[in-house]
Amino acid sequence: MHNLVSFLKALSDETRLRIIVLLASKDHCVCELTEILQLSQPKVSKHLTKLRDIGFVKTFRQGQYIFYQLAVREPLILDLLKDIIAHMEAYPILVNDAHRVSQCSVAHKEDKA
Amino acid sequence: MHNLVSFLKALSDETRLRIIVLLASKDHCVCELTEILQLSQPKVSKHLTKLRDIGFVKTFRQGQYIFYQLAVREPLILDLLKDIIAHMEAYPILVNDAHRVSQCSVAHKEDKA
DNA sequence: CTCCTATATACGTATATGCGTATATATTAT
DNA sequence: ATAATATATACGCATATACGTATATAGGAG
Repeated sequence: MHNLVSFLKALSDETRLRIIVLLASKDHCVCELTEILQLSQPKVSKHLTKLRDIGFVKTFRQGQYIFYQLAVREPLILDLLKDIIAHMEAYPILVNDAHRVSQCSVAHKEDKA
Repeated sequence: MHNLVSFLKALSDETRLRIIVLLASKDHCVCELTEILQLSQPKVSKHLTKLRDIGFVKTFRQGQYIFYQLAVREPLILDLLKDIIAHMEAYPILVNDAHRVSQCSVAHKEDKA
């Protein structure tokens, strides 16, 4: 129950909700998220730290970048995420974020195809 | 988006989550909720006021009692509620609350069958 | 009208949250 | 080693949240 409440609290902030929706499609590093969300780097970083503290995401390093990845296992939370994605079109901010993913200027090594 | 975040915030408190799950089955008055949840009356009342302020529930009077009723319309939130109910067994507190509903001692007029 | 019950609210307080600015840390590039 | 970039964190501040206790309000019962 405590976990459930923590996860719901994590979802109940616009910045974190946007981050979580982005991470639901693919892992992102901090600077990508900062660019996509158009928010200050410390702001993004602090929300990511909060998400990691409660176990909602985990991180791995790839070169100079720290990637964040969803790490939720609670079946209920996974279902809630599915619903949010399924209803995304109803929330323009989330749709815009998704569009900005493809325009993101961050170039990682493996992107130099 | 603002509504979505408000509703998620409403769900992200244990007391309110318990209330909402109870109201998802049927309308309840404040004293029933107080007894079922085993919490102080002002505490329950304040959370209910908060839920009403954001439009998550609405109220109607029946004799001396004020009944609270779910009032959410957002399709996403309705789906989230369905999922929470569907996964209820994973959260003993919610299951216990549901059990206590049947033992609730509050007698309304129409209960005198 | 008076009493009782149901509900809401006010007040004080402790804690949490979110944010901006500045700075620290770590890794890569030169 | 130095510079540049990516990320995290510290600090201060303003606001929000949750709670307990006490009290106010409103309707029903006598």
